[in-house]
Amino acid sequence: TNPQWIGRAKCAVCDVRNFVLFSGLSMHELDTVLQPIDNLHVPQHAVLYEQGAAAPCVYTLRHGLIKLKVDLPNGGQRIVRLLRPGDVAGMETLVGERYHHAAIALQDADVCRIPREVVIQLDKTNPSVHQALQQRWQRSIDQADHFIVALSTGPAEARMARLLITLGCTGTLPETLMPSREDMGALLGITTETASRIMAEFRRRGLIHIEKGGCIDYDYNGLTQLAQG
Amino acid sequence: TNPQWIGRAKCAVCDVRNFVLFSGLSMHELDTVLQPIDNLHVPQHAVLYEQGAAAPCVYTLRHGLIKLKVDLPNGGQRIVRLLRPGDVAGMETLVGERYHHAAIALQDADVCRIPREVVIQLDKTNPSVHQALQQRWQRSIDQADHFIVALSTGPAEARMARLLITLGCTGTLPETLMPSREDMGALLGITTETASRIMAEFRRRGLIHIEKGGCIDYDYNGLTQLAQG
DNA sequence: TTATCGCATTGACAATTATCAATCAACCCA
DNA sequence: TGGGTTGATTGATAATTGTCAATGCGATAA
Repeated sequence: TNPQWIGRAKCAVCDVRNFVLFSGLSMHELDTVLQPIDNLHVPQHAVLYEQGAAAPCVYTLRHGLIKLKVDLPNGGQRIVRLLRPGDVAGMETLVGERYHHAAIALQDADVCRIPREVVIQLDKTNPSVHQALQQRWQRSIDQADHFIVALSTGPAEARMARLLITLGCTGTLPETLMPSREDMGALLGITTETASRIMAEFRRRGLIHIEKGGCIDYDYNGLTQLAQG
Repeated sequence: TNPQWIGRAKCAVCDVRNFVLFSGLSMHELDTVLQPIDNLHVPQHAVLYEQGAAAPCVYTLRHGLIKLKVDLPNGGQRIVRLLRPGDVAGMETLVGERYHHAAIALQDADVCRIPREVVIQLDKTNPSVHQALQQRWQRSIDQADHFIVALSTGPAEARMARLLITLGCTGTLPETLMPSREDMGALLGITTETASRIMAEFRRRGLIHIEKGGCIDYDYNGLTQLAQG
C-alpha cells in the first residue's frame, strides 16, 4: 500500500485541470514542462510523504482526500489540514528543505508529482502559475484558520457538527465517505471515544444516516443549529 | 486610540530592516518605492483593520505585538495568530478583496503600511522581495499550524504552558508582557476563568513570577514538563 | 478621599470530556 | 465454519472545564 506510479502526467486532458496549478499554461508550454511530472495513485491509508523527510516535490491532488498530520510528543496525532482535489501538498518545499507534516490518503487518491525546480521555474516565468501559487498559499492559510476557529473551538458536539458540514459542503459526492472515529478525534482535538459517542448520538437523533461506512445523507439544518453552540 | 501617522517610511535606516519585506532592495530601489509607504504607530488595543474590511494595504510589523482575531457567532472571539516584528499582516490582499481577520495591537506597535500595488509590483520585478513574500506566507502557515497543534490540543494546563513558552521564547524582552486573561482564553480556546485559574495556579507553584502586569521570569523546565501532558 | 470602573481571582456547582475496560459487529483468513 | 483481528460502541468513573455569581484589587476620576 504505497503510492504507485501510473504514468506521465497529461495535463492537457486532465479532468481537473482548471482547478490545478497549471490551468493557465498554453498547450505549448505544457509540453515543455510535462516531462518530469509523474502521475501517482495513492491507495487509502498510504503515506505520500513523511513529516521531516526531504522535500524535493510538490503534489497536486487530482482526486481523493488527503490528511496532513503531525505527531504529538505523547504518541497521539493531530490532523492540521484536509486536502481536496485542486489543493497542493508540500508547498513548504519552495522555501525549506523538509516537509512539515505527514501526508496520508484518507480515500484512494490520484496526485501529480512535480519537482520543486519545475514549480520554481514556472513561478518565475509564468504569471498565471505565479498567481495560482499565491492562491494555494492563501488557501492553506484559510483552511488552517478554519481548523482553529471552527474545528478547535467550543464544545465537542458543535465541533463535530462543523466537521460534518465541512466534509459535506465541499464534497461533490452524493454520499460522503466518513473518516474513522480516530481521525475525527485527531481532526477535532478530542478522543476517539468522544468522537464515537457524539456520532452515535447524532445518528440516534436522526441528524445523519450512515450505511456501510459512508454517510448517506444528513440534516443540514439540524447540524447548522448545533454548530452554533 | 486609533493608528497614528508618524511619517514616511525610512527603510534605509529601519532598525528591523533585515527582518522585513524589503531587506533585499538596494538603496536606489528603495528610493523609488518609499514614497507611498507610511509609518504608523498603533497604540495598545487600537484596531489596525477590521475583519471583512476592504484590504488595500499590507502591513509589516516593526515593533510591538499584534493579534489577528475572528469573531465567533456566539459573541466570543478566537485569536488565530500573533504577529511579531518582521511579520506581515494582511497578505490576503494580494489574492482577495477583504481582510480575513481583525488586527489589534496587544502592545504599542509600529507598522509600515504598504499599498498592495507596490507589493505586487515588487513581487514581479524583484526576486528578493518575491522570496521574502514566499517566506512570509510559509511563516503564516507554520504559525497557524502551531496554534492548532500546540495551543488547541490537550488539556488547558498544557496549552497554557505552551503559550507561555511561545510568548517567552521568541520575545527578546527581558520581561514578557502578559496578555489579558481574556486574550489568553481566546488564544487557547478556553474561558477567561479557566485561563485565570491556571495562571494563578502556575504562580502559586512558582512556575512564573508576575509583577505589574508583566511576567518577570518563569521556570522554563517546569513549563516544558507541563507542556508534554 | 471616596466612588467607580475594569480586570483578575475565587467559589460552588453543573456539564463536558477523558480514561479504562468491556462488549459488539464486521470482516478476513485458515 | 470457526478463530482472530480491527474498529465502533457503550459503561462506569474520575478529571477537567464551563457557568454563574461574588469578591478583591488597583487605577483613575470626581
